[in-house]
Amino acid sequence: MADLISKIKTMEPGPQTIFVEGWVRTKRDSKTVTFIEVNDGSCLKGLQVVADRSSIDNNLLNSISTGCSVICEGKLVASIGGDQKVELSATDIKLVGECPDDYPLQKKRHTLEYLREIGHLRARTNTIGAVERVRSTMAYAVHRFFQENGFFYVNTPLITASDAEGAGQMFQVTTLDLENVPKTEDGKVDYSKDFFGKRTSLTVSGQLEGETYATALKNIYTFGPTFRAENSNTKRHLAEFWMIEPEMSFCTLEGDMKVAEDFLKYVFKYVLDNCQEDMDFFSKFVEPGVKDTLVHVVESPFAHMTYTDAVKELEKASDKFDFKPFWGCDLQTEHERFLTEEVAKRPVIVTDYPKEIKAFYMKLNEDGKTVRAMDVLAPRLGEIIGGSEREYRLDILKARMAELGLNEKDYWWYLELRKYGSVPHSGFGLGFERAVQYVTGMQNIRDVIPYPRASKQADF
RNA sequence: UCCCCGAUAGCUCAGUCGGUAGAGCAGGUGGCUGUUAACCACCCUGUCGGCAGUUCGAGUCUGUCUCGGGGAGCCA
Repeated sequence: MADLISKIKTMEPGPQTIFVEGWVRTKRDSKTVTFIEVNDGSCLKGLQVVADRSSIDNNLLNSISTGCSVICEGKLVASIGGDQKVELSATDIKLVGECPDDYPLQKKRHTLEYLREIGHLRARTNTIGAVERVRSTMAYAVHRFFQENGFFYVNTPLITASDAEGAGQMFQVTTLDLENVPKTEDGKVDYSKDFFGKRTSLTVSGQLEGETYATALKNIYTFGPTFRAENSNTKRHLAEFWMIEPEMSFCTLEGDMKVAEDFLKYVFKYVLDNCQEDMDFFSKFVEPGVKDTLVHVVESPFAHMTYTDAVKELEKASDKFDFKPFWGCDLQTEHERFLTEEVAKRPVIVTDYPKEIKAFYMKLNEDGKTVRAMDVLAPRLGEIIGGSEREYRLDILKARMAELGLNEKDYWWYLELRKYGSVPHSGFGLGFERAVQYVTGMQNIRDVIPYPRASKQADF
Protein backbone atom coordinates (compact mmCIF):
# COMPACT_ATOMS: atom_id res chain seq x y z
CA MET A 1 0.00 0.00 0.00
CA ALA A 2 2.64 2.52 0.98
CA ASP A 3 5.58 3.37 -1.24
CA LEU A 4 9.07 3.01 0.14
CA ILE A 5 10.52 6.15 1.63
CA SER A 6 13.44 5.91 -0.80
CA LYS A 7 10.90 6.44 -3.59
CA ILE A 8 8.75 9.00 -1.82
CA LYS A 9 11.74 11.27 -1.28
CA THR A 10 12.22 11.49 -5.05
CA MET A 11 8.57 12.42 -5.72
CA GLU A 12 7.31 15.93 -6.38
CA PRO A 13 4.92 17.63 -3.95
CA GLY A 14 1.31 17.06 -4.97
CA PRO A 15 -2.29 16.95 -3.82
CA GLN A 16 -2.66 13.16 -3.80
CA THR A 17 -2.83 11.23 -0.53
CA ILE A 18 0.15 9.04 0.22
CA PHE A 19 1.06 6.65 3.02
CA VAL A 20 4.31 6.22 4.88
CA GLU A 21 5.07 3.12 6.95
CA GLY A 22 8.07 2.83 9.20
CA TRP A 23 9.74 3.25 12.55
CA VAL A 24 10.15 6.52 14.41
CA ARG A 25 13.77 7.57 14.74
CA THR A 26 13.17 10.82 16.59
CA LYS A 27 10.37 13.18 17.45
CA ARG A 28 10.60 16.92 18.09
CA ASP A 29 7.77 19.06 19.38
CA SER A 30 7.24 22.61 18.35
CA LYS A 31 4.56 25.02 19.49
CA THR A 32 2.04 24.18 16.83
CA VAL A 33 3.52 21.15 15.08
CA THR A 34 5.30 17.90 15.88
CA PHE A 35 8.13 16.63 13.72
CA ILE A 36 8.49 12.87 13.40
CA GLU A 37 11.35 11.35 11.48
CA VAL A 38 10.14 8.06 10.03
CA ASN A 39 12.57 5.53 8.59
CA ASP A 40 11.60 2.32 6.82
CA GLY A 41 15.11 1.04 6.11
CA SER A 42 14.83 1.62 2.38
CA CYS A 43 17.39 4.40 2.61
CA LEU A 44 19.61 6.09 5.13
CA LYS A 45 17.70 9.24 5.86
CA GLY A 46 14.05 8.98 6.70
CA LEU A 47 11.11 11.17 5.83
CA GLN A 48 10.08 14.05 8.04
CA VAL A 49 6.43 13.80 8.95
CA VAL A 50 4.88 17.03 10.18
CA ALA A 51 1.79 16.79 12.36
CA ASP A 52 -0.25 19.89 13.12
CA ARG A 53 -1.11 19.70 16.81
CA SER A 54 -4.45 21.39 16.19
CA SER A 55 -5.65 18.65 13.85
CA ILE A 56 -3.90 15.46 15.00
CA ASP A 57 -4.85 13.89 18.34
CA ASN A 58 -2.40 15.26 20.93
CA ASN A 59 -2.60 12.15 23.12
CA LEU A 60 -1.51 10.09 20.14
CA LEU A 61 1.36 12.45 19.35
CA ASN A 62 2.49 12.39 22.97
CA SER A 63 2.59 8.61 22.98
CA ILE A 64 4.85 8.43 19.93
CA SER A 65 8.47 7.95 20.85
CA THR A 66 11.71 6.73 19.34
CA GLY A 67 11.27 3.18 18.07
CA CYS A 68 7.50 3.16 17.56
CA SER A 69 6.11 1.80 14.33
CA VAL A 70 3.63 4.06 12.59
CA ILE A 71 1.56 4.48 9.46
CA CYS A 72 1.21 8.09 8.40
CA GLU A 73 -1.26 9.43 5.87
CA GLY A 74 -0.97 12.82 4.26
CA LYS A 75 0.24 14.93 1.38
CA LEU A 76 3.76 15.45 0.17
CA VAL A 77 4.69 19.12 0.46
CA ALA A 78 7.81 21.17 -0.10
CA SER A 79 9.68 21.50 3.18
CA ILE A 80 10.16 24.86 4.81
CA GLY A 81 13.07 23.59 6.88
CA GLY A 82 16.61 23.23 5.68
CA ASP A 83 17.67 19.63 5.39
CA GLN A 84 15.05 18.09 3.19
CA LYS A 85 13.29 18.89 -0.06
CA VAL A 86 9.95 17.32 0.80
CA GLU A 87 8.07 16.23 3.89
CA LEU A 88 4.75 14.63 4.68
CA SER A 89 2.08 16.94 5.97
CA ALA A 90 0.10 14.42 8.00
CA THR A 91 -3.67 14.19 7.97
CA ASP A 92 -3.74 10.98 10.03
CA ILE A 93 -1.25 8.93 12.02
CA LYS A 94 -1.74 5.39 13.29
CA LEU A 95 0.44 4.09 16.09
CA VAL A 96 0.97 0.46 15.04
CA GLY A 97 3.40 -0.68 17.71
CA GLU A 98 4.33 1.35 20.77
CA CYS A 99 7.87 1.40 22.07
CA PRO A 100 8.50 1.63 25.84
CA ASP A 101 11.24 3.90 27.10
CA ASP A 102 13.56 0.99 27.90
CA TYR A 103 14.12 0.65 24.14
CA PRO A 104 17.81 -0.21 23.86
CA LEU A 105 18.41 2.09 20.90
CA GLN A 106 18.63 5.67 22.07
CA LYS A 107 18.74 8.63 19.76
CA LYS A 108 22.36 9.02 20.67
CA ARG A 109 25.29 7.30 19.01
CA HIS A 110 26.03 3.79 20.26
CA THR A 111 29.24 1.82 20.03
CA LEU A 112 29.35 -1.06 17.57
CA GLU A 113 30.34 -3.33 20.46
CA TYR A 114 27.12 -2.49 22.27
CA LEU A 115 25.08 -2.97 19.10
CA ARG A 116 26.50 -6.50 18.75
CA GLU A 117 24.79 -7.31 22.02
CA ILE A 118 21.43 -6.38 20.52
CA GLY A 119 21.77 -8.15 17.20
CA HIS A 120 18.01 -8.30 16.79
CA LEU A 121 17.66 -4.51 16.86
CA ARG A 122 20.90 -3.15 15.47
CA ALA A 123 19.69 -3.20 11.86
CA ARG A 124 17.53 -0.21 12.83
CA THR A 125 20.63 1.97 13.19
CA ASN A 126 22.06 4.13 10.44
CA THR A 127 25.36 2.26 10.28
CA ILE A 128 24.14 -1.34 10.28
CA GLY A 129 21.25 -0.45 8.00
CA ALA A 130 23.67 1.09 5.51
CA VAL A 131 25.96 -1.93 5.74
CA GLU A 132 23.14 -4.31 4.97
CA ARG A 133 21.88 -2.28 2.03
CA VAL A 134 25.40 -2.21 0.60
CA ARG A 135 25.88 -5.92 1.35
CA SER A 136 22.70 -6.78 -0.51
CA THR A 137 23.68 -4.58 -3.43
CA MET A 138 27.11 -6.19 -3.58
CA ALA A 139 25.59 -9.68 -3.59
CA TYR A 140 23.42 -8.66 -6.51
CA ALA A 141 26.45 -7.17 -8.31
CA VAL A 142 28.37 -10.43 -7.81
CA HIS A 143 25.65 -12.40 -9.57
CA ARG A 144 25.30 -9.77 -12.29
CA PHE A 145 29.01 -9.77 -13.06
CA PHE A 146 29.22 -13.51 -13.45
CA GLN A 147 25.89 -13.96 -15.20
CA GLU A 148 26.81 -11.24 -17.72
CA ASN A 149 30.17 -12.88 -18.38
CA GLY A 150 29.13 -16.44 -19.13
CA PHE A 151 29.45 -18.02 -15.70
CA PHE A 152 26.94 -20.48 -14.27
CA TYR A 153 26.01 -20.39 -10.60
CA VAL A 154 26.76 -23.76 -8.99
CA ASN A 155 25.69 -24.75 -5.49
CA THR A 156 28.41 -26.90 -4.00
CA PRO A 157 27.58 -29.03 -0.92
CA LEU A 158 27.69 -27.64 2.59
CA ILE A 159 28.09 -31.07 4.11
CA THR A 160 31.16 -32.92 2.94
CA ALA A 161 32.78 -36.24 3.67
CA SER A 162 36.12 -35.02 2.40
CA ASP A 163 38.04 -34.32 5.57
CA ALA A 164 41.22 -33.57 3.68
CA GLU A 165 40.49 -30.24 2.07
CA GLY A 166 43.21 -28.75 4.20
CA ALA A 167 41.81 -25.24 4.40
CA GLY A 168 41.20 -25.24 8.11
CA GLN A 169 39.60 -26.89 11.12
CA MET A 170 36.17 -28.30 10.33
CA PHE A 171 32.88 -28.50 12.18
CA GLN A 172 31.79 -32.10 12.46
CA VAL A 173 28.24 -32.98 11.41
CA THR A 174 26.67 -35.91 13.18
CA THR A 175 23.40 -37.38 14.38
CA LEU A 176 25.16 -39.72 16.79
CA ASP A 177 24.11 -39.46 20.42
CA LEU A 178 27.09 -37.71 21.97
CA GLU A 179 26.14 -39.08 25.40
CA ASN A 180 26.38 -42.60 24.03
CA VAL A 181 28.68 -42.81 21.02
CA PRO A 182 28.73 -46.19 19.23
CA LYS A 183 32.18 -47.74 19.16
CA THR A 184 33.84 -50.32 16.94
CA GLU A 185 35.58 -53.38 18.36
CA ASP A 186 38.90 -51.55 18.57
CA GLY A 187 37.34 -48.72 20.54
CA LYS A 188 37.04 -46.04 17.84
CA VAL A 189 33.91 -44.12 16.95
CA ASP A 190 31.76 -46.27 14.64
CA TYR A 191 30.85 -43.81 11.92
CA SER A 192 29.00 -46.50 9.97
CA LYS A 193 26.21 -45.85 12.49
CA ASP A 194 26.23 -42.12 11.73
CA PHE A 195 23.66 -40.52 9.43
CA PHE A 196 25.84 -40.62 6.33
CA GLY A 197 27.61 -43.82 7.28
CA LYS A 198 30.89 -41.98 7.45
CA ARG A 199 32.45 -39.03 9.20
CA THR A 200 31.17 -35.74 7.77
CA SER A 201 31.79 -32.04 8.29
CA LEU A 202 30.65 -28.63 7.12
CA THR A 203 32.55 -27.43 4.08
CA VAL A 204 35.59 -25.18 4.34
CA SER A 205 35.60 -24.51 0.60
CA GLY A 206 33.57 -25.37 -2.43
CA GLN A 207 36.58 -25.23 -4.71
CA LEU A 208 37.21 -28.91 -5.38
CA GLU A 209 33.56 -29.52 -6.21
CA GLY A 210 33.54 -26.28 -8.19
CA GLU A 211 36.39 -27.57 -10.33
CA THR A 212 34.31 -30.57 -11.35
CA TYR A 213 31.56 -28.36 -12.71
CA ALA A 214 34.02 -26.00 -14.40
CA THR A 215 35.27 -28.97 -16.40
CA ALA A 216 31.73 -29.41 -17.69
CA LEU A 217 30.17 -25.93 -17.87
CA LYS A 218 33.45 -24.12 -18.61
CA ASN A 219 32.93 -21.13 -16.32
CA ILE A 220 31.19 -21.46 -12.98
CA TYR A 221 31.02 -19.64 -9.67
CA THR A 222 29.86 -20.52 -6.22
CA PHE A 223 28.47 -18.10 -3.69
CA GLY A 224 27.53 -19.62 -0.40
CA PRO A 225 28.31 -20.12 3.26
CA THR A 226 31.58 -21.60 4.42
CA PHE A 227 32.52 -22.86 7.87
CA ARG A 228 35.82 -22.85 9.69
CA ALA A 229 36.23 -24.06 13.25
CA GLU A 230 39.46 -22.15 13.83
CA ASN A 231 39.63 -20.60 17.25
CA SER A 232 40.66 -17.27 15.83
CA ASN A 233 39.48 -14.12 17.48
CA THR A 234 40.19 -11.24 15.13
CA LYS A 235 38.29 -8.47 13.39
CA ARG A 236 38.60 -10.24 10.04
CA HIS A 237 37.67 -13.85 10.83
CA LEU A 238 34.34 -15.60 11.24
CA ALA A 239 33.41 -19.21 11.85
CA GLU A 240 30.59 -18.87 9.30
CA PHE A 241 31.15 -16.63 6.32
CA TRP A 242 30.15 -16.32 2.68
CA MET A 243 32.61 -17.10 -0.05
CA ILE A 244 32.60 -16.53 -3.79
CA GLU A 245 34.65 -19.01 -5.80
CA PRO A 246 34.75 -18.75 -9.60
CA GLU A 247 36.47 -21.48 -11.59
CA MET A 248 37.32 -21.23 -15.29
CA SER A 249 38.39 -23.96 -17.68
CA PHE A 250 40.89 -23.28 -20.47
CA CYS A 251 42.15 -20.45 -18.31
CA THR A 252 45.66 -19.73 -17.05
CA LEU A 253 46.75 -17.54 -14.15
CA GLU A 254 46.81 -14.48 -16.42
CA GLY A 255 43.13 -14.95 -17.22
CA ASP A 256 42.41 -15.61 -13.54
CA MET A 257 44.00 -12.31 -12.53
CA LYS A 258 42.11 -10.42 -15.18
CA VAL A 259 38.78 -11.84 -14.02
CA ALA A 260 39.64 -11.07 -10.38
CA GLU A 261 40.46 -7.45 -11.19
CA ASP A 262 37.49 -6.93 -13.50
CA PHE A 263 35.23 -8.57 -10.94
CA LEU A 264 36.31 -6.40 -8.00
CA LYS A 265 36.08 -3.24 -10.07
CA TYR A 266 32.64 -4.17 -11.34
CA VAL A 267 31.30 -4.78 -7.85
CA PHE A 268 32.88 -1.62 -6.44
CA LYS A 269 31.58 0.51 -9.28
CA TYR A 270 28.12 -0.98 -8.94
CA VAL A 271 28.04 0.05 -5.29
CA LEU A 272 29.34 3.54 -6.08
CA ASP A 273 26.63 3.95 -8.71
CA ASN A 274 23.76 2.49 -6.68
CA CYS A 275 24.47 3.25 -3.02
CA GLN A 276 25.50 6.88 -3.14
CA GLU A 277 23.81 8.02 0.04
CA ASP A 278 25.19 5.10 2.06
CA MET A 279 28.68 5.48 0.61
CA ASP A 280 28.68 9.18 1.49
CA PHE A 281 27.76 8.17 5.02
CA PHE A 282 30.62 5.66 5.29
CA SER A 283 33.04 8.13 3.81
CA LYS A 284 32.03 10.80 6.30
CA PHE A 285 31.54 8.85 9.54
CA VAL A 286 33.04 5.36 9.27
CA GLU A 287 36.24 5.54 7.21
CA PRO A 288 37.08 9.03 5.99
CA GLY A 289 37.71 9.02 2.26
CA VAL A 290 36.67 5.43 1.62
CA LYS A 291 34.52 6.53 -1.30
CA ASP A 292 37.41 8.32 -3.02
CA THR A 293 39.60 5.29 -2.43
CA LEU A 294 37.05 3.08 -4.19
CA VAL A 295 36.81 5.48 -7.11
CA HIS A 296 40.59 5.41 -7.37
CA VAL A 297 40.66 1.61 -7.30
CA VAL A 298 38.02 1.37 -10.00
CA GLU A 299 39.88 3.78 -12.27
CA SER A 300 43.46 2.54 -11.98
CA PRO A 301 44.98 -0.81 -12.93
CA PHE A 302 46.05 -3.13 -10.14
CA ALA A 303 49.78 -3.43 -9.51
CA HIS A 304 51.49 -6.75 -10.23
CA MET A 305 54.61 -8.30 -8.74
CA THR A 306 56.00 -11.74 -8.23
CA TYR A 307 56.56 -13.10 -4.77
CA THR A 308 60.31 -12.94 -5.44
CA ASP A 309 60.16 -9.23 -6.31
CA ALA A 310 57.86 -8.59 -3.36
CA VAL A 311 60.39 -10.11 -0.98
CA LYS A 312 63.10 -7.90 -2.53
CA GLU A 313 60.97 -4.84 -1.81
CA LEU A 314 60.36 -6.01 1.74
CA GLU A 315 64.06 -6.69 2.34
CA LYS A 316 64.82 -3.08 1.39
CA ALA A 317 62.58 -1.96 4.25
CA SER A 318 63.53 -4.78 6.58
CA ASP A 319 63.97 -2.45 9.56
CA LYS A 320 60.28 -1.66 9.58
CA PHE A 321 59.14 -5.18 10.33
CA ASP A 322 58.92 -7.24 13.48
CA PHE A 323 59.21 -10.34 11.33
CA LYS A 324 62.22 -10.10 8.99
CA PRO A 325 61.29 -11.10 5.45
CA PHE A 326 63.28 -13.66 3.50
CA TRP A 327 62.65 -15.70 0.35
CA GLY A 328 60.52 -18.66 1.37
CA CYS A 329 58.76 -16.99 4.28
CA ASP A 330 55.02 -16.66 4.44
CA LEU A 331 54.04 -13.03 4.00
CA GLN A 332 52.95 -11.60 7.33
CA THR A 333 50.07 -9.19 7.71
CA GLU A 334 52.59 -6.35 8.18
CA HIS A 335 54.33 -7.36 4.93
CA GLU A 336 51.11 -7.51 2.94
CA ARG A 337 50.04 -4.11 4.16
CA PHE A 338 53.43 -2.60 3.34
CA LEU A 339 53.28 -3.91 -0.21
CA THR A 340 49.82 -2.58 -0.91
CA GLU A 341 49.89 0.60 1.19
CA GLU A 342 53.50 1.77 0.79
CA VAL A 343 54.94 0.16 -2.34
CA ALA A 344 51.94 0.02 -4.68
CA LYS A 345 49.55 2.45 -2.94
CA ARG A 346 46.67 0.50 -4.50
CA PRO A 347 45.57 -3.13 -4.75
CA VAL A 348 48.46 -5.35 -5.76
CA ILE A 349 48.47 -8.89 -7.12
CA VAL A 350 51.37 -10.99 -5.88
CA THR A 351 52.09 -14.13 -7.92
CA ASP A 352 54.32 -17.19 -8.06
CA TYR A 353 54.74 -18.10 -4.41
CA PRO A 354 57.07 -20.83 -3.14
CA LYS A 355 55.28 -24.16 -3.39
CA GLU A 356 55.99 -24.90 0.28
CA ILE A 357 53.63 -22.20 1.52
CA LYS A 358 50.77 -22.91 -0.87
CA ALA A 359 48.21 -25.67 -1.41
CA PHE A 360 48.94 -28.95 -3.19
CA TYR A 361 46.62 -28.31 -6.12
CA MET A 362 48.39 -25.23 -7.46
CA LYS A 363 50.23 -25.55 -10.76
CA LEU A 364 53.98 -26.01 -10.46
CA ASN A 365 56.13 -23.52 -12.40
CA GLU A 366 59.01 -24.51 -14.69
CA ASP A 367 61.50 -23.62 -11.96
CA GLY A 368 60.14 -26.43 -9.80
CA LYS A 369 60.17 -24.08 -6.79
CA THR A 370 57.18 -21.80 -7.21
CA VAL A 371 53.52 -22.27 -8.05
CA ARG A 372 51.05 -20.29 -10.11
CA ALA A 373 49.32 -18.72 -7.15
CA MET A 374 48.04 -15.18 -6.86
CA ASP A 375 46.88 -13.15 -3.89
CA VAL A 376 45.12 -9.84 -4.30
CA LEU A 377 46.20 -7.56 -1.47
CA ALA A 378 44.14 -4.52 -0.62
CA PRO A 379 45.12 -1.49 1.47
CA ARG A 380 43.80 -1.64 5.04
CA LEU A 381 42.77 -5.30 4.82
CA GLY A 382 45.60 -7.33 3.37
CA GLU A 383 44.59 -10.43 1.45
CA ILE A 384 41.14 -10.11 -0.06
CA ILE A 385 41.41 -12.75 -2.81
CA GLY A 386 43.46 -15.91 -2.99
CA GLY A 387 43.61 -17.91 -6.20
CA SER A 388 45.69 -20.00 -8.52
CA GLU A 389 46.01 -21.88 -11.75
CA ARG A 390 45.31 -25.52 -10.84
CA GLU A 391 47.72 -28.33 -11.52
CA TYR A 392 46.05 -30.19 -14.38
CA ARG A 393 48.88 -32.64 -15.14
CA LEU A 394 47.99 -35.90 -13.42
CA ASP A 395 51.54 -37.15 -12.87
CA ILE A 396 52.78 -33.89 -11.37
CA LEU A 397 49.69 -33.54 -9.16
CA LYS A 398 50.20 -37.07 -7.84
CA ALA A 399 53.87 -36.33 -7.19
CA ARG A 400 52.95 -33.18 -5.24
CA MET A 401 50.42 -35.11 -3.16
CA ALA A 402 53.00 -37.75 -2.41
CA GLU A 403 55.46 -35.05 -1.29
CA LEU A 404 52.89 -33.73 1.15
CA GLY A 405 51.81 -37.17 2.34
CA LEU A 406 48.26 -36.88 1.00
CA ASN A 407 46.36 -40.08 0.29
CA GLU A 408 45.29 -40.41 -3.36
CA LYS A 409 42.24 -42.43 -2.33
CA ASP A 410 40.78 -39.43 -0.55
CA TYR A 411 40.93 -37.46 -3.78
CA TRP A 412 40.02 -40.15 -6.31
CA TRP A 413 37.31 -38.14 -8.02
CA TYR A 414 39.43 -34.98 -8.02
CA LEU A 415 42.25 -36.90 -9.69
CA GLU A 416 39.88 -38.30 -12.31
CA LEU A 417 39.29 -34.74 -13.56
CA ARG A 418 42.97 -34.91 -14.61
CA LYS A 419 42.57 -38.36 -16.09
CA TYR A 420 39.54 -37.69 -18.28
CA GLY A 421 39.86 -34.66 -20.56
CA SER A 422 42.06 -32.61 -18.30
CA VAL A 423 42.37 -28.94 -19.09
CA PRO A 424 44.24 -25.92 -17.72
CA HIS A 425 41.93 -24.17 -15.34
CA SER A 426 42.06 -21.46 -12.72
CA GLY A 427 39.99 -19.87 -10.04
CA PHE A 428 40.00 -17.84 -6.88
CA GLY A 429 38.19 -17.33 -3.62
CA LEU A 430 36.85 -14.08 -2.29
CA GLY A 431 35.64 -13.67 1.27
CA PHE A 432 32.40 -11.78 0.78
CA GLU A 433 32.47 -10.14 4.22
CA ARG A 434 35.98 -8.89 3.63
CA ALA A 435 34.84 -7.30 0.40
CA VAL A 436 31.98 -5.65 2.28
CA GLN A 437 34.48 -4.45 4.87
CA TYR A 438 36.66 -3.01 2.16
CA VAL A 439 33.80 -1.16 0.50
CA THR A 440 32.20 0.21 3.66
CA GLY A 441 35.36 0.82 5.68
CA MET A 442 33.89 -1.10 8.61
CA GLN A 443 36.68 -2.16 10.95
CA ASN A 444 35.22 -5.37 12.35
CA ILE A 445 33.93 -8.22 10.21
CA ARG A 446 31.30 -8.97 12.84
CA ASP A 447 29.50 -5.79 11.85
CA VAL A 448 29.16 -6.61 8.14
CA ILE A 449 27.22 -9.86 8.57
CA PRO A 450 23.78 -9.84 10.20
CA TYR A 451 24.48 -12.58 12.73
CA PRO A 452 28.20 -13.16 13.26
CA ARG A 453 29.30 -16.64 14.25
CA ALA A 454 32.65 -16.92 15.95
CA SER A 455 34.32 -18.75 18.79
CA LYS A 456 32.04 -18.46 21.86
CA GLN A 457 29.57 -16.42 19.87
CA ALA A 458 26.38 -17.83 18.42
CA ASP A 459 23.75 -15.52 19.89
CA PHE A 460 20.52 -14.67 18.13
C1' U B 1 45.62 -20.42 21.24
C1' C B 2 49.35 -16.41 22.90
C1' C B 3 50.31 -11.04 24.34
C1' C B 4 48.18 -6.26 25.86
C1' C B 5 43.87 -3.29 27.40
C1' G B 6 39.01 -2.91 29.42
C1' A B 7 34.05 -3.98 32.35
C1' U B 8 31.05 2.13 37.00
C1' A B 9 23.30 4.79 35.83
C1' G B 10 19.18 2.63 30.05
C1' C B 11 23.66 4.67 26.68
C1' U B 12 28.76 7.25 26.40
C1' C B 13 32.24 8.02 30.04
C1' A B 14 34.96 10.52 34.57
C1' G B 15 36.16 8.88 39.44
C1' U B 16 42.88 11.96 42.45
C1' C B 17 46.66 9.12 47.71
C1' G B 18 42.14 3.18 49.62
C1' G B 19 37.66 7.05 53.15
C1' U B 20 31.49 5.12 51.22
C1' A B 21 29.20 7.52 43.58
C1' G B 22 29.38 11.78 39.34
C1' A B 23 28.72 14.39 34.24
C1' G B 24 26.47 14.44 29.39
C1' C B 25 22.69 11.96 26.73
C1' A B 26 18.05 9.09 27.42
C1' G B 27 13.52 9.22 30.79
C1' G B 28 9.98 12.66 33.89
C1' U B 29 8.03 17.86 34.86
C1' G B 30 7.82 22.93 33.29
C1' G B 31 9.35 26.71 29.64
C1' C B 32 10.66 28.19 24.62
C1' U B 33 10.66 27.06 19.68
C1' G B 34 9.34 25.17 11.53
C1' U B 35 12.44 21.69 14.43
C1' U B 36 17.09 18.78 12.21
C1' A B 37 21.63 14.58 17.79
C1' A B 38 16.67 21.07 18.88
C1' C B 39 17.40 24.35 23.17
C1' C B 40 16.86 26.14 28.75
C1' A B 41 15.65 24.92 34.03
C1' C B 42 14.57 21.31 37.65
C1' C B 43 13.83 15.99 39.02
C1' C B 44 14.71 10.55 38.85
C1' U B 45 18.31 6.60 37.97
C1' G B 46 23.62 2.28 40.59
C1' U B 47 24.42 -5.66 43.23
C1' C B 48 30.86 -0.16 40.56
C1' G B 49 31.04 -7.81 35.72
C1' G B 50 31.22 -12.67 39.29
C1' C B 51 33.89 -15.11 43.33
C1' A B 52 37.72 -15.02 46.91
C1' G B 53 41.67 -12.22 49.51
C1' U B 54 44.53 -7.86 51.88
C1' U B 55 42.59 -3.77 55.05
C1' C B 56 39.40 -0.49 60.46
C1' G B 57 37.58 0.58 55.50
C1' A B 58 37.99 -1.59 48.38
C1' G B 59 34.89 1.31 42.37
C1' U B 60 40.27 1.93 43.65
C1' C B 61 45.18 -3.02 45.77
C1' U B 62 46.01 -8.78 44.88
C1' G B 63 44.39 -13.58 42.84
C1' U B 64 40.91 -16.01 39.84
C1' C B 65 36.78 -16.67 36.51
C1' U B 66 33.42 -14.65 32.76
C1' C B 67 32.60 -11.36 28.87
C1' G B 68 34.30 -7.45 25.46
C1' G B 69 38.18 -4.76 22.53
C1' G B 70 43.12 -4.42 20.10
C1' G B 71 47.47 -7.07 18.29
C1' A B 72 49.70 -11.94 16.68
C1' G B 73 49.11 -16.73 14.48
C1' C B 74 45.79 -19.08 10.79
C1' C B 75 43.24 -17.69 6.69
C1' A B 76 38.92 -15.62 3.11
